[in-house]
Amino acid sequence: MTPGRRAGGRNAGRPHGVADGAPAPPSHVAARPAIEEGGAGAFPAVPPGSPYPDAFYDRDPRLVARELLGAVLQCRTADGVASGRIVETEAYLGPHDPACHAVAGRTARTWFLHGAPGVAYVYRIYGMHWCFNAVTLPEGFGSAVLVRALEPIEGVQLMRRRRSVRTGSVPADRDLTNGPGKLAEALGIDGRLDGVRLDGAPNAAGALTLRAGAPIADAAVIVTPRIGITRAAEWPLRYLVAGSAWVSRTPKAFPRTPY
DNA sequence: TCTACGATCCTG
DNA sequence: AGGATCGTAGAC
Repeated sequence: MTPGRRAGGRNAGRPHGVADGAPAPPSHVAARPAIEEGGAGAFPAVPPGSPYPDAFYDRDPRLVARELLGAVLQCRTADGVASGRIVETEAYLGPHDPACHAVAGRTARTWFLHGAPGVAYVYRIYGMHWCFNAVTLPEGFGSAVLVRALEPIEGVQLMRRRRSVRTGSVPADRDLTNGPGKLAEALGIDGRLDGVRLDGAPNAAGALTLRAGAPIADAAVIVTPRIGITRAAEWPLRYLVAGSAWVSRTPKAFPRTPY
């Protein structure tokens, strides 16, 4: 971080592209939407093993992020099949969320972030890693859920092979998928899968399927701030399965709150 | 055109 | 704690 350089500028505290005079983003959001924000009522249960219907994703990304805990993400490519149970997610709320890529408007890069719900938004970060998101809310509104960690299920050998390419040695199993760049690499997710549907419909590079798993009780969900961001850094929008050995590291200073 | 900066990972 | 590594967006 570069607090010294950021602190004094005219647009200090604002995302790029948000001009002086624009409405300030809310100083705080809750980990789940209020009733008047659409937080009331449960989504009809999806049978474990079934892909989610599009309507599941056409909701507040906080709800989708929390409910995707326990879901199983599977990727099929020419190299094989790999999958894992989701144990960590983050919600990116939309153009009013300073940490969300939607702040820059709809561009070539963020095209599918702003697209229909139930589709993958896969973007490159730091010039070298890919991150996988499930797009939420309707066409034209840029919001999504970042998947940050998985418990490996299928294709562990394939994951070890893919992940060892970078370093030359096979990482411990817990290091295969405990971070957004790691799980993308382990599953074989890259930019060729940007925009693919999450119900298993394939494109030329492969297919992604997101299926319901055993539900995770509210009491087993922990909330913290999001990792690695500098704007809206305190918003409690990271969701973890309590006690899972497969989540990424939480910084010591981060508050952990119950869902 | 030029430049700054990441929703990260790995090694020391 | 610092380097790798490059596409994107905004500034000029």
